[in-house]
Amino acid sequence: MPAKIHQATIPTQVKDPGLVERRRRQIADAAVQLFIRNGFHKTTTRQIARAADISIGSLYEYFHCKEDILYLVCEQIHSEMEKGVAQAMNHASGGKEALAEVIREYFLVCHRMSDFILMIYQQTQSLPSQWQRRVLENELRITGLLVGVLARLASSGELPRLNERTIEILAHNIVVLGHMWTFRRWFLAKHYRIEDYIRLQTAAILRMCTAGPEEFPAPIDPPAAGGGSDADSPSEGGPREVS
Amino acid sequence: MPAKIHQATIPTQVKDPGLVERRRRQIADAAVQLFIRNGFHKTTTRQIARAADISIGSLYEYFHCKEDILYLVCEQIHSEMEKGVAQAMNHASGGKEALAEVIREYFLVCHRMSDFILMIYQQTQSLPSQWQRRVLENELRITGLLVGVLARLASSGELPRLNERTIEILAHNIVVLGHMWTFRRWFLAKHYRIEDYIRLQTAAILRMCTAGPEEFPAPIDPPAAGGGSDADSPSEGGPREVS
DNA sequence: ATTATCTATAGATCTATAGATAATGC
DNA sequence: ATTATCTATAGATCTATAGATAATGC
Repeated sequence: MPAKIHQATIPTQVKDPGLVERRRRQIADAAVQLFIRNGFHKTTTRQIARAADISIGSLYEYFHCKEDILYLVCEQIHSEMEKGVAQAMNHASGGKEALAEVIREYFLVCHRMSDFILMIYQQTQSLPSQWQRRVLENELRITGLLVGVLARLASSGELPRLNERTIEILAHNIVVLGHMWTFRRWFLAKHYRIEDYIRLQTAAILRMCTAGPEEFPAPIDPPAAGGGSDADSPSEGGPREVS
Repeated sequence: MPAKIHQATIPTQVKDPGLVERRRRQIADAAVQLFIRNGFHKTTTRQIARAADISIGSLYEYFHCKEDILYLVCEQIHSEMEKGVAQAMNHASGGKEALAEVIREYFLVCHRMSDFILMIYQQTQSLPSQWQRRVLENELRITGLLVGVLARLASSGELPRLNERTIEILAHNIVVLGHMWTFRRWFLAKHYRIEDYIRLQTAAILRMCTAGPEEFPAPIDPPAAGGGSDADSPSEGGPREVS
């Protein structure tokens, strides 16, 4: 529960932890709707308080500043996303269609969370940079789940042998093509139903992951990046620091 | 020159059109840097005026309001993008490698315009909705260039026969995977050089567009939508309006 | 005279807190 | 007595404009 863990890190004047969690959720639930509709900056703390049905004074007992609210909102969204994606991976019943099913379930999560995902794209930049980093880590963790799926399928032979960097990029691609439904929705939803979108994208992604073996030349990469292994874990040959 | 066309639509008190264009560019150039660094809402009109080296009073002779500045900035970015993408398509020397070259050139444009593209993703929502729509149209126009490329290659036999909806989705995918370099740069640039990224993504995209023929089942779609071919072209069974 | 630019500020917010009040538990 | 909540507002902005000044062209 990353959201819970973080709860502790936002300071509060209120002693009762259960109350703190309840009120914070109440506030966050009200805030996220306003952020989605009007954006973070055009939403005032008073509006949030009113929508959450508490006074502005009380609000500030539970959050130190407006940005704290946005951060908790982001944490809750990512927590929900991660739950959904993890479930998607269980639903997938293995076998030849495993990847197709994972994609389908993942895209349905994106569809369901559409407004929230879009909000994260738009508002993350309004967070203090320290929290921006945490939100991005969440994003990466979710991508990691997809990396896991692809790696498993590749090693079990249900996908061609893919080198690690290819797997990583493909996972990012799948994640982002799911997000695309949220941030190009103004166009896509006019012309496609979600089921159409999933069908077309599943076909495209499967091709992207499963073309004939000659399409995946032996790993050209590992130029063994000479020693330094930092927290950033260049766990393979390839990764390279760029300022 | 969409930017120029629009120039006319932003009202101004100043008579000399040449001066208007010069000053507006001067202001927009200063503003975009601030928007990239601090976001639209955290940037004040005074900061913009100072950075553009004019007084706050003068600034408001050239723009009716702060949002106008953001809009002009967006127009200029998209105009530059479109120019770059159009060039990318000329560079591509036809033949078997044509698509790979287009992708490469397009991705290099994304790399060069990285900060600007990201800014559009983050700040479009701050525009009045009428101008939001125009920015999204620009986005669609650029995607349309890619649709054109794919359609040409598919009909000339350099790509398999793809039905229209598949082409459309593939074009969106290419556009968005270029953008991905900008909005996941915080991760990607730590582990990949742009050349690595282009190489991996080109391979993935080519697979996505060119898998064996059995991967593109005969157009399930064309239930011959009774002649009518509109701009929105629900040319097949599927598309459907969603509020 | 007309056009462009500047300074100074009105007017309208908005965040965050101080200090008063109500509710709870001993 | 302690904890939670509220009202009222200090203090700090920020956008956009009014009215004064400088520059330009006839």
